[in-house]
Amino acid sequence: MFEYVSIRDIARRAGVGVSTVSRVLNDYPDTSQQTREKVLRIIREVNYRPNSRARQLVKNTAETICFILNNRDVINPFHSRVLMGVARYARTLAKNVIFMQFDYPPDAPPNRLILPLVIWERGALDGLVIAGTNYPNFINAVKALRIPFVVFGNNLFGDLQIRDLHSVWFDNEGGTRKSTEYLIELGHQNIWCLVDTTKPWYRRCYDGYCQAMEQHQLRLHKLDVRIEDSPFNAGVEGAKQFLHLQPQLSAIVAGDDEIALGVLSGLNQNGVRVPDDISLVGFDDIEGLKFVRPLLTTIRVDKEKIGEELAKLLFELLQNRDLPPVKRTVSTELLVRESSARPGRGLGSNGLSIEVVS
Amino acid sequence: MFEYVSIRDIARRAGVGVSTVSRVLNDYPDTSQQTREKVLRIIREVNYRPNSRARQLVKNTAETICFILNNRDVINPFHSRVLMGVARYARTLAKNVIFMQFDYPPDAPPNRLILPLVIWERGALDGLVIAGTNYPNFINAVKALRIPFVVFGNNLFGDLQIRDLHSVWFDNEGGTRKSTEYLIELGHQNIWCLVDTTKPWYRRCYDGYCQAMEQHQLRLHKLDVRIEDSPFNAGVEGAKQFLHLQPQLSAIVAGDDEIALGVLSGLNQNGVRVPDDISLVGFDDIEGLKFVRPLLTTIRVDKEKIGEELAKLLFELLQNRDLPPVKRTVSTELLVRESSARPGRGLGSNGLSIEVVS
DNA sequence: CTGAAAGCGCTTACAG
DNA sequence: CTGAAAGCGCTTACAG
Repeated sequence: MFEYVSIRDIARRAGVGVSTVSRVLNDYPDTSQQTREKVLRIIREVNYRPNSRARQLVKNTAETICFILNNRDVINPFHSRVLMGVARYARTLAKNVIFMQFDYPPDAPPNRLILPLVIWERGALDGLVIAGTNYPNFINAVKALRIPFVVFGNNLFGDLQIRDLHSVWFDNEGGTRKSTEYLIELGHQNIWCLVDTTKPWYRRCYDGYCQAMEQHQLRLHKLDVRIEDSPFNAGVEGAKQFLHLQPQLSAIVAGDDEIALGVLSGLNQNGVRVPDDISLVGFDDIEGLKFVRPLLTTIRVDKEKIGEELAKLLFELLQNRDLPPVKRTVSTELLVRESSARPGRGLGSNGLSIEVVS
Repeated sequence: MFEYVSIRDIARRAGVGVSTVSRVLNDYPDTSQQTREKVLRIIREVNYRPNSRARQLVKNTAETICFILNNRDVINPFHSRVLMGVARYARTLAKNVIFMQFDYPPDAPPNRLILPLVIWERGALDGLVIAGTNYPNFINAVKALRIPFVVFGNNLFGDLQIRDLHSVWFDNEGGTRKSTEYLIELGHQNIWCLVDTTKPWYRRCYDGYCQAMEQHQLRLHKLDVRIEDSPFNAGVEGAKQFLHLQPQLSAIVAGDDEIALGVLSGLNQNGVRVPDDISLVGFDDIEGLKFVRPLLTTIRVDKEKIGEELAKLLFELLQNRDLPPVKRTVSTELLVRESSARPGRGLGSNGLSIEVVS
């Protein structure tokens, strides 16, 4: 009773040709009002739903892109929102988004990398949004497949020729420069930067920090740690080291919010108050900040915007395969909250009165 | 130079029929070793990649399911992990997962609901994992489409006939019973439950709480709030009310972790210490807990497991469309951390010495 | 073991 | 404005 109804059935019932039905379905202008209405009525009557797969086969398009999250076992809040941005933009174009998680060894040669079937086969995908943490071998393997792709740039390792890529970035360097400058304007001078310079993204952070410091002829202070699993724990450890640097040290720029929260936790545990004793700024504006007091001053990154820009760029590329490589950057915004203040406030509690000359 | 190679090209080059190539591609046993090798060699030579869309059209399968996140503007950490679970399970079966976000009004009749195209059309999907917050109208609209689906049960509104549905749940009731019993065993008697009973999931929480309390013949205490946007803020507000109930009140069972963190923050702001003055337990074991001290005692929910069970059930259903409706429940686990302790500890700080008789 | 043919459900020139 | 035919790239009986 509930059989599959095809375009042929509609044509038969309406007493017209299959092509006429197709024309009606696709809103072509060259059909008489009368046949048009008859066909539409039948379509509604039998609740006909066209088969998109057949359409896609003929038109040689998948109407689908893939969001691939590489080398992350969980989609973190940051990437979650990037995905939402991609999905939202795709939706405005009535395109689908396949979500896929994938792990690969950074050192496997591109031609040995076994890519997910959905990418390797033809027909399933029009293009690819490459997110997560990435290495050149994967990018090159995808390139060899000749499938259009865009990449989320910030978590890219290795010296890829960025000018050969379509990529979207957020401004890690500019953002950290902004937050560092803000601290300097508050009157801080002894500002430390806590990062892991083996990671390009933290390196860009550090660069931004350096730019601000150098411009004000302040001395650079870097605490360079190795972050593997938990940026938070790295922050806690870092805090211990900062303890010895007090009270000269008056402000800390952390590579991201999670590190900053670790620092905050570590400082609190040792009786150091933020922002009274030390000012602290993070980066990203992650969701979890709302759970912690003082509210962290940070650099806001519009993650959904990044997703939207990734999708937008990919669809532009699908429209025009010869689009020259572009690198787009999403700007950032300083969010002043509670973890930063003018320096010296806390020293008063030690019985010292300090004049701050700024 | 890099033209599209089809199965026909392979056949021509190998000097065999198209069906033979197909048989080789699909690893059918009935091909001679010799032709087999010849075909495989050519396939490798020209780097042939079959077109999955054509295969799907013939075999009438999409090899794809859809994870639809309803009525949530962001994929929160909980649902993120459910999605990961779905994706991981699908991957073991070489199936794709389309991610889609969708909003709909709870009160639109099912036949007026405009479903996403990918669901409404044929061919794009084999089945649907329905996640997010849901109402009967959507479920019924999907039902009318005759597309196999499974639903994440916990955030379902309205009195759907659960026994007509394929659903996966986590044990909200049992979990809260467990955490309440744990508090009782610690010696707490005046235990409050903070929930929003207009939401079925919090109601189940409250039921679990009641079961534990009644079994020990303790008096029920409910703080019933309306939670719209921010469970955290609801927790902060709730904390203010709890202040008046001290010191009789000695423990709080919150509807979920985010509420609990709000309570914690609210109590802290008012100088009430957790767990010294009040013990506090949450539910979910969300990611963000790690940022907050004391570490919250909570009920762990294996979110990826939920995702896996959803996918597993859906694929079972695709194998056997007559599978009778089942409701599967993922169990929970009590995670004792730092926010809970024996009652009365804190009273000592008021100069009182209390003997706890348990 | 193998190939020619039909067919999956559409779209698109083409001819009328 | 409309329909018959060819074709998208596969798989699958069917016949040999």
